[in-house]
Amino acid sequence: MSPSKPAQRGGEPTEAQWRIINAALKLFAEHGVGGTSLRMIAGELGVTVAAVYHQYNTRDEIIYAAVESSLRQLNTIVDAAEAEPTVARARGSLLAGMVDLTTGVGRSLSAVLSDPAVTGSFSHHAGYRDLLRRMCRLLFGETVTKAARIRTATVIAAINGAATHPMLADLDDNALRGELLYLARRLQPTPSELANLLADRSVLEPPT
Amino acid sequence: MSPSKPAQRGGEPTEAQWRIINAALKLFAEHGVGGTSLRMIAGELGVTVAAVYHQYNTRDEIIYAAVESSLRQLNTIVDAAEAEPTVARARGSLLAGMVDLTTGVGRSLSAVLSDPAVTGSFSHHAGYRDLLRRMCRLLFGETVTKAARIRTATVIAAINGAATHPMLADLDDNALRGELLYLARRLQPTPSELANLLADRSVLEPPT
DNA sequence: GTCTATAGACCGATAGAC
DNA sequence: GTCTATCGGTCTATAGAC
Repeated sequence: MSPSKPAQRGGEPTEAQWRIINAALKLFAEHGVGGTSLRMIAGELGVTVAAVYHQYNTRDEIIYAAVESSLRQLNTIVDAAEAEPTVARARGSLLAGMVDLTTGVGRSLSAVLSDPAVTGSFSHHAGYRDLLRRMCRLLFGETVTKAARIRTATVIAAINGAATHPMLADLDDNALRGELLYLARRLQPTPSELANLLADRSVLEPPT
Repeated sequence: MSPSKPAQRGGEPTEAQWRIINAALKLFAEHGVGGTSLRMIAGELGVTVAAVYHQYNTRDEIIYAAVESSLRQLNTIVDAAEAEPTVARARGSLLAGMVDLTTGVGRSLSAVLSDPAVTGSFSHHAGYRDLLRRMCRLLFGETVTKAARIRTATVIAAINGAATHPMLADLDDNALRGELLYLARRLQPTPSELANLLADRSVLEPPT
């Protein structure tokens, strides 16, 4: 059971592994996961492919580590939001954290989590599903209804997708941050909608 | 200058080409553009790689044709919206068309247009830029300001990203359609915001 | 921890028979 | 329009020297 390489699933990456993960995330954002080879990752770091294989046994392990690294960042944001004293502050904290994560250096985070090569295998990943559920609860109340799930996915997609959209490539991060945060808040439910969300009725129906 | 293959840039694809494009779009959505080989496309169609090369000279030509096919569908939606008699109807028509395009059979459309391997090279594509500008004008007024561009990108990202999000994979299209359309409308500006959008001030500032 | 060298499969692409 | 056969290159992955 003891692995021949320093890598462990769920464990924190070593410094050498962290460098590989960062190079991989950058290239994933630029060429997609499927369009990124180990040769490219090694080249980005100025080493050979064999040196990369000394840290991870397979290509899939690198992808997995890169995704887990991104999820860890997201987890930190969710943890902080859940620690807020009020619901309103928790929502604001989560949205602000998500916007910061996608507009800052972690811009590559959005790309890897929405890559078809990743979404398929990670849709059943326990940690990922748990993270989504917690985000859904923070944004739209304790009961995770279908309508709340659609809202959560829409908020995530809006923030992530807008930050990486080529039409906005020329904008500076600060301008983007403010508008995105405002728009994300705008997708939060009004009090009258909330009743329908909790009952999992369409938001188009009148509130009870 | 006359090509040895029936393919022409900007021209309508033949039936054989259309089959290749559809198979490619399906696989792009599943494995990403970079993760899809000609062998996979040929296999999807039950033919050999050489048969595919009889329709397109290079792999890039197939990608280009697939993207152009997606843009043509989007163009049809925008044309129909622009033909509406009032601004309100035009906006509704565009949003409904976009939602239908991403939730129906064209679900794969979203994936290819947001693939890193595509966004890079198509961000300077004249037809694509023109399409985005027209969508921006339809949704947020004649003058294309920075704030309006952010809004447009956010609406596009929200619709496309939500439709393909793994968290919503179990939902039927009809339920998704209604909620997405409602949420997309929700991102449209209020009258007081509109003044700021046109002046390209932050929406957070009070209207003049 | 990094290298060279190598294996075997797959890649994009071409030539030419039917 | 589809096939087989083939090219050179790149892919993931391993073995072993330093």
